[in-house]
Amino acid sequence: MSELTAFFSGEPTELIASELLGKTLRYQTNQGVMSGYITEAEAYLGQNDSAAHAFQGKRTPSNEALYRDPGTIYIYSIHGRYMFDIATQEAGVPQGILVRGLEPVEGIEIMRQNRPREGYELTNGPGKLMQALGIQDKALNLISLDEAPLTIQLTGKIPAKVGESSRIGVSQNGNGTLLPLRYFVAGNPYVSGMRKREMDLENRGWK
DNA sequence: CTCCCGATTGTCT
DNA sequence: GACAATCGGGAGG
Repeated sequence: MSELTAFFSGEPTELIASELLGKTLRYQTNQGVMSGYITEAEAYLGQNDSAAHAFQGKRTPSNEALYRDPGTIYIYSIHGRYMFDIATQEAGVPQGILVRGLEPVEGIEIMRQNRPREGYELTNGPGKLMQALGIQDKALNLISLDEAPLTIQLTGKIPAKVGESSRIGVSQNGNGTLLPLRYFVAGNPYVSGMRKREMDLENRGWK
């Protein structure tokens, strides 16, 4: 079992989601390398979670990746934007984590070409970070992070404080939808909806 | 092939 | 903080 496979299984998905904060997302393209620290993530807990795509065991060609091995990339689109998820837990257990924020480290100029916005507007949202990376299709869907040009390195930063909240865009009436399954680096500007006065512009929420 | 709609974003108040 | 735009894709016939 690879290091990533082990990381994305073996403990509850919500714990994995919080531990994902500060890890490095890295994407190798023919434009160059882009990377950044994950600042925000949400856990989706499969068949018992009414907000999850696999609620009640729903399984279709589009959400197939959730049922695959831990570390499988799950890309889907909504509102005409692309989202990046990672399957967690052993094959057959359709849980996953949605990556919602990224603090750019390498390849910022490439990102700005893909998405011409200034500062934290570049990657402070799930659709925004995908646009910045230049991922506008599902070519990487169903591929393992171990084999894709898009991968995660288990090195990076440690959050000084992890914030929690209910998940964004999830209607608040259903099984599990009230749970605080969204995790973010408190004070980091590259977190969706972070208010200006709550931003820690000096350390950006890292230790 | 049609009908439907959302794990969003940006813009305006 | 509210709301409309928008669009691809997915589910089902």
